[in-house]
Amino acid sequence: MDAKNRAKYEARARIVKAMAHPTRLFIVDELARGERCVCELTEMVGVDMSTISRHLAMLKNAGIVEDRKRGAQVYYSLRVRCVLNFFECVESVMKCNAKDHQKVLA
Amino acid sequence: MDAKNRAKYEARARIVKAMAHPTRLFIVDELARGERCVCELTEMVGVDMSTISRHLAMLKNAGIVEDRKRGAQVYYSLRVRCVLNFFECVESVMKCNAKDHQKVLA
DNA sequence: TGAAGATTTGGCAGTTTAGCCAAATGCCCC
DNA sequence: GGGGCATTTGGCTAAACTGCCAAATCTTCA
Repeated sequence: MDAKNRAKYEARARIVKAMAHPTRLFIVDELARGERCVCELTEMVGVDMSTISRHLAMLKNAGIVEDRKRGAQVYYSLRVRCVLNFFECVESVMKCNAKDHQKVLA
Repeated sequence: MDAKNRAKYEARARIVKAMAHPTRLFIVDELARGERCVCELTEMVGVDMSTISRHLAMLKNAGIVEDRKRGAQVYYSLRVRCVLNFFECVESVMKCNAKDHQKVLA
C-alpha cells in the first residue's frame, strides 16, 4: 500500500472513528430528530457536560455535525444525513450475528 | 438513558469500532473483491503478520468477516456486504468537508 | 460593570489500542 | 514423527481515548 492509498484510508478512518463510541452514536441518533443543545444532550446521556462537549467536538471535527450559537447555548445538528445509514448496516450485522448464534445453539 | 438503551448503543459501537482503523478499512475494501488469506493481506498492507491477524480477529469478532481454513492457510471474506455502504457515506462526509473548506478559502 | 448560566479547555488517572518480537499452535508432506 | 510454512497468541511499550474536576470563556441581563 503506497502513501497515497494509506492517506485515503486514514482519512476515512478518522470519520468512522468519530462514530465509534456509544455516546456519540446516541448523539447522532438524537440529532437525527432535530438540533439539540449541549445541556439537553448532557441531561439525556447523564455524564459530565465537559464529556459531552468533547464528544461533540470530535463529531464536529470529523464534519459529521455542525454547531450554531443561539444566545448562551450552542445547538448541534447533523450535517450529513447519510450517517444514519450506518445504523441500518450495523443492525444488519447484529441480526446476522444473532442468527448465527441461534445456529450454534441448535 | 437507561441500561437497556445504553446496551443498545454499546453493541452498535462495538461494530463501528471494529471498522475504525485504516488497515481494517483497507481489509474490508479488499475483501469486497473476494476472499483473501492472511499472508496476502499482510503482503498488501506491509505490516507484521501478527498485526494483520489481530485486525482480522477484531473484524471477525464483530461479525463483519468470517474465516475458512483451506490447508495451512486461513481465508477471510466479508460476511455482510452492506458494510461497503459505510464507504459511500464516508465519502459524502469528506466531499462535504472539502466543499466547506473551499468556502472558507473563498 | 458584575453575577449567573452555558460551554469549552487544561490537566490528571485509568483503560484501551497498535505494533513489534518471540513463542505456541495447526497443517501438510516427507 | 519431524521439518517447514501459515497463523495465532503472549508480552511489552508507546500512544490514544475517556471521564472527571477545576478553571477559563462567552453571553445575557440587571
